Amino acid sequence: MATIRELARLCGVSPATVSRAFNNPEVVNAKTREQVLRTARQIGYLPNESARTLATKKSFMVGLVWDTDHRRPGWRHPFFQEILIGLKTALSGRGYHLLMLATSGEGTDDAHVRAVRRHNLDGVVMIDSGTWDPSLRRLAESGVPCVSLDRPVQGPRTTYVTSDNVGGARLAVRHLHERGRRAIATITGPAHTRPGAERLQGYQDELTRLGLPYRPEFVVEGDFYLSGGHAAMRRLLEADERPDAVFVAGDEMAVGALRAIGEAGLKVPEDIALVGFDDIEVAALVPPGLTTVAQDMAGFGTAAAEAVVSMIDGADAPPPRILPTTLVVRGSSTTSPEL
Amino acid sequence: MATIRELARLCGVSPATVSRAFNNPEVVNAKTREQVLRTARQIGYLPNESARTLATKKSFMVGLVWDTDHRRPGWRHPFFQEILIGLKTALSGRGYHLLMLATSGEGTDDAHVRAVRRHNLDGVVMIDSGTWDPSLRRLAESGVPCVSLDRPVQGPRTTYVTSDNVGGARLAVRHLHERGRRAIATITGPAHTRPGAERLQGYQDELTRLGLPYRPEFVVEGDFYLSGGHAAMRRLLEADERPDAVFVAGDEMAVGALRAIGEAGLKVPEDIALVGFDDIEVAALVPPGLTTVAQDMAGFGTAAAEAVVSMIDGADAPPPRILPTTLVVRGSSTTSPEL
DNA sequence: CGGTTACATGAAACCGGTTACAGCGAGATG
DNA sequence: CATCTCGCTGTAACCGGTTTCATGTAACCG
Repeated sequence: MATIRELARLCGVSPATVSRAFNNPEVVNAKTREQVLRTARQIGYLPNESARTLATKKSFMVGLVWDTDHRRPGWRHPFFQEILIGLKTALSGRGYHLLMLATSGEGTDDAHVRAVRRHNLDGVVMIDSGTWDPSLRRLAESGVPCVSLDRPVQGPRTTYVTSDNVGGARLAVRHLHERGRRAIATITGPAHTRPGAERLQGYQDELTRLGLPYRPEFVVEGDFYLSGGHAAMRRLLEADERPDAVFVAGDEMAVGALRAIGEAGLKVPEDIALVGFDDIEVAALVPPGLTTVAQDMAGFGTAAAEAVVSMIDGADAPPPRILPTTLVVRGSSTTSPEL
Repeated sequence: MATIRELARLCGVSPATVSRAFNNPEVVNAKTREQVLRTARQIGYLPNESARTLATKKSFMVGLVWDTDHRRPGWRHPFFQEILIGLKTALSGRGYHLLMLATSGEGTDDAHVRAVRRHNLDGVVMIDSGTWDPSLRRLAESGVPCVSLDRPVQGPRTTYVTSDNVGGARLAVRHLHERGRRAIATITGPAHTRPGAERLQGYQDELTRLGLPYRPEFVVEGDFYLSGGHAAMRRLLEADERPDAVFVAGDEMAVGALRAIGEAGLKVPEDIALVGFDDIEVAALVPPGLTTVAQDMAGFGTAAAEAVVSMIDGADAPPPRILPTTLVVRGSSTTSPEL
């Protein structure tokens, strides 16, 4: 394994000059520089990152805290995969690697902080599966640049990225209204979750704007899962007045709702129109195609990468990024189902 | 940031003794050891991994080569997420971190080999999205312990993990036969892909074992996507004799097939029974529930972690692991559809 | 022509660990 | 009592880079 001293010897210069030829090319004589780079290529010299990190305290690695505890559902969401890819791609493009940190549960609580210090991580991204345990707080307070996804935390070196849940919900309701629906119900996520609360908020906001009445009996809480959506839809169908449209705050619940409607002998979208949220793979596959609010999943990764890198470069924590959501229209809200 | 020399000074011993107290506890006097560990805890001493890696040439990091080139479909498969989680969990459990390497496309070809050398990676896992480019070959030949997923490569320090595709296909066909189906067709994956070829092989094998004739007109090639499954199913329906069951080599294609059958005014499973492959999320969600062959996705990660760690520990490359597949029975192959 | 300046380079310390080797005291042995 | 072991610890070199500071040289100026 070629070292910098060896390369220096071959070129008849000192290690310092070789180092400069790579990191500070402009301060070294053009001829020398060329020779160093050429020789380096010839002998296949590669700087040792551990040595470099040791000397500079910069590792060009960003940690990913992703609690994949299997007892805690949520991490399975297709969502995460897209975010992960986006994040990795965006970070690579900026010269950073992504180090997946061991999950909590292992050992004591602040394993994250320890990992960051041990490995000289330059920053951290947290994909949040719902809990905000103290170890994450300590991490955010430890001073490393920190970006959280979907969790509104802020600090001198901490910011977050999230989707415009309120706006997305409003899009959905507006769309149903435009299609002539007036009795618009909603199946929400759990009230204590942030997306759940925000999507309900958007539903209410848009109802108000449209001058439609807010009816408590048209709001049923689900759990983001298929079974919860199924149960919630049944409750809606048992009510005195049947809604002619439902905004479902998650696609999986929407599939459950779809099934409940079918079991009741009703048809989507003729009897009841449906709009979901998330645009997961199933949405396109389940007949008649689920109209849904899509999040910019790749955008999450990019935005997170940008934020963390800018803080690493010394900037203050940038303001939170709220990513726009878009409506994807499919068969469940239109009269002519497509393939 | 506390260093080892500082800690040594506080304890009135030499840095060497402190180092030993951590890495070779049995050679240092019990009293001294206790004191060192206690003081370390008090002042929050953490060894610097870069320095340690520099000295020992062991990083306790495993690289993940995962080609997430967006032009190349396949990486989106839910499959990967489960594998990734399994891998990460299994590696953490063994004290290794997972470093996601920048994808190819960036810079010249052997970015991977370079990354491995620069970062002193102890091993590499390759999640393969279909291509086997020369850079991966060079990586495998470079001497680092290497485990490939779903790609049969072997060498002194290289092995692989894959699913029993043949056996899974046989399970599917046998199941259809047990349900009384005799005219069993298949929609295959692309012939040039390994899973595609193996699943077709299994189909043929089991047909032979059951004494059923092999009919070329009952074999149609798909592309692993919904549209390909849809088109393939239509071709099967146009044939002279209609099959009463189809083994579809991928769940997405199966959903396409399901749709084509519906459009033809036929019913699943009454007219045609269907068995898919992969057990992706949709399989459970799409009515009437897709019977399918499940792969042990978490097992992939665990097996890969075991293999790479054993090689890191000095063992020869273990033999390839072929993970068993299991049949998940749902409505598409039974007469009474479940919820 | 002496003195300043800019440029290019080298010597050496340093980052924070590990480890080969040597040394030392205490108890065991001849 | 001299010597040998054994258990424990310290010294110092080393891993492979970076960076401060000093130095030498050539160009520039009055």
